[in-house]
Amino acid sequence: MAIRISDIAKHAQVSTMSVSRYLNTPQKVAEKTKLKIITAMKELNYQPDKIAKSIAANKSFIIGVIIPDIKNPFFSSCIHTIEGYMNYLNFNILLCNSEEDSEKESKYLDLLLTRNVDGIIIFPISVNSVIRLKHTKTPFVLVDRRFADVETDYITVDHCSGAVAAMEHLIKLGHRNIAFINGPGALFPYAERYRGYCKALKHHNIPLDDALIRECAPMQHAGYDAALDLFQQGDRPTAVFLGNNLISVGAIKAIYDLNLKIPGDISIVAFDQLPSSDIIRPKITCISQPVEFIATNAAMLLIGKIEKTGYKNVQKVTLKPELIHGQSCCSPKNQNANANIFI
Amino acid sequence: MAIRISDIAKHAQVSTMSVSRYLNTPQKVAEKTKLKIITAMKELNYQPDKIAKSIAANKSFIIGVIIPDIKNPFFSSCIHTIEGYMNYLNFNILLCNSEEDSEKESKYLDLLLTRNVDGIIIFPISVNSVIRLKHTKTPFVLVDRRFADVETDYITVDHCSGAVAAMEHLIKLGHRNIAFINGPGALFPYAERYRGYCKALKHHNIPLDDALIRECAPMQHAGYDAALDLFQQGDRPTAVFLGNNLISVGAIKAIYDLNLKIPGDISIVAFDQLPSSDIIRPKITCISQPVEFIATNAAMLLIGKIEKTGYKNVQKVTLKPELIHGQSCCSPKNQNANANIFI
DNA sequence: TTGAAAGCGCTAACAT
DNA sequence: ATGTTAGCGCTTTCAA
Repeated sequence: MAIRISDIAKHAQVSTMSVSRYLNTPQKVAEKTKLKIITAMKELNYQPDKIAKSIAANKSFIIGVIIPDIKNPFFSSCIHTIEGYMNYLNFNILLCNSEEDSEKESKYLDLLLTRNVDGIIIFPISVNSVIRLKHTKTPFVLVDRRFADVETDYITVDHCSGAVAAMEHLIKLGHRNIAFINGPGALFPYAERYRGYCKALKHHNIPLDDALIRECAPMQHAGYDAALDLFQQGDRPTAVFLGNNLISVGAIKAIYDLNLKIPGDISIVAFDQLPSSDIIRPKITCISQPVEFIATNAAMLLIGKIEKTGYKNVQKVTLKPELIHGQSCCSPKNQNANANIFI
Repeated sequence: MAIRISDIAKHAQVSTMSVSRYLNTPQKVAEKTKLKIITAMKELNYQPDKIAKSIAANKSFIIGVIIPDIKNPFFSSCIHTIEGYMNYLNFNILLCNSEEDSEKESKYLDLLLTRNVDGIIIFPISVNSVIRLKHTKTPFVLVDRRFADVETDYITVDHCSGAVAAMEHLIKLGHRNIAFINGPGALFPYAERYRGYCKALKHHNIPLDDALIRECAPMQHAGYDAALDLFQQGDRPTAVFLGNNLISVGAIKAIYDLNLKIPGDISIVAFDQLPSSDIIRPKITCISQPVEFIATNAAMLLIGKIEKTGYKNVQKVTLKPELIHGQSCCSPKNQNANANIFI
């Protein structure tokens, strides 16, 4: 076994408590004692055991972060920001990739709770997880998603108004035949984006046409398949709203594979910035979420709850996403013209 | 406090040891006792405390993973694969983002060691970290990087031969004026890629020209700045080899901003697949690393060492990366022709 | 098959 | 300012 504080204590001829005190509240230890301890530590090359400390102090300095897909740049950016913040405060991150799978989420939740993590940041999949969390004393914050019927702290984006903005943009250009490839409607963000899609259509008296809507896993290959299916229909829509970044990449690939032009044959607006967005031509018009802001706030909120220095009340933060103009949209009339030019 | 095994024991009228045994080696507990324990656990809703178990059993079921940049899709893919593998075996991942900063790496290493993690997967920055690790009893595996003078298990890609392949491709097309925007030469992968760059030039008797080489942080903005600087020189190279995926995105953006065409004005080969590579036009010719394979093997190797079921000997794995042909290269003669067409 | 006692490395609470 | 004692929740060891 490794060196323990009792070894240091013996070596320095003080009590273990003095050593422990030196480690935690050095100002409460006399200089003379301190010196003896420091020397002993150096001589024995002491390394504290955080696990033992966790159990004794009932604090682990570990934060659990449950995210749906670490390969998705939106989430990996979030975790990057959270990591930076937490590292600064000497908290560590236990990484939990739920893959949008509520069973895996549930399993990870068990795990985090039995590990006595100090807090949990969760991009939740199922309400049940959140309800379970509410029954524990572990502080937690929901990110990106929330549930109307459960009162919790959360920080999300207004996915619905983002979708409305996307649709308004297309409708103003003259599109009425607008397809939508969305992520799983069972998940909050996609349900909200769907709501926004419908809302915008309704506002402009455009009938909702189920044939124009596809729902698929929020992954590139799924977006590809959905787009392929959608655009091979006889009556091709003039525009499409894409439900997330990875779906967008897949759908755009499908559009290219079908030899269609953007925006020549089809206008697109994506939810989320695309990976490598700076070098994708045409530049894709998108709804951009304030990633840094979301993640930083989530981290701050959680720490506030852990340290009990934050607001006492439940904090609910909803941010507005932003439409970023690219060159992936034009009016349906120009489309035909353009298309002819390119043929 | 939560329910402990002693509570279960009392409730079930058995000893704590029986409960502990049931939890760990149920086959050593009589059916009758087992039943009593199960009932008590259900009634009291028992949740084991993994931390207490860690300290008593001296095993944490936590793996530390130290990676340089979680926002880089190469690394986030690695961690995704590692997570999947470890999750399956009920190991958890403590996420450490070193940001290619050896101090942060060192700090994280301290932390992992004091937390008694069961093993460490590290994409190392400094030799010192590795030497320190060797002095501990914690099993570890190096990934992506290795150090010639320290004997350890590792799994890497032959960055040098990858660079040679990239250069050979350009040279065969007729390029002799090939620039190189590399990551920090102090890091193993970039040092090796540089070695490959030089080796290929030498092999074809092309003199090494420092004016064609830039070294920058392995980030998009740095690649952008380097490329802007490089291509604004009077005597523009006909081709450029880009040291990693993020540098590539930055450099390509710079090329576009300078109104240059790929491959019309400049041919490029990138190390690593680019994010969204499927929809980037022209398709970028690149050196692709077998990410899944690297990460899976790293995880397997580590688990083998932890469980002591793996090979006793030090395992050294070096994989060959692969050239993937795109449309980002052409011969320098055609370049001028093409350039004219586009002008 | 079961249990009692001791201990993992540390800290909280209470002395002195 | 320092030390003593007890205990965090679990497992290991040894005995029954």
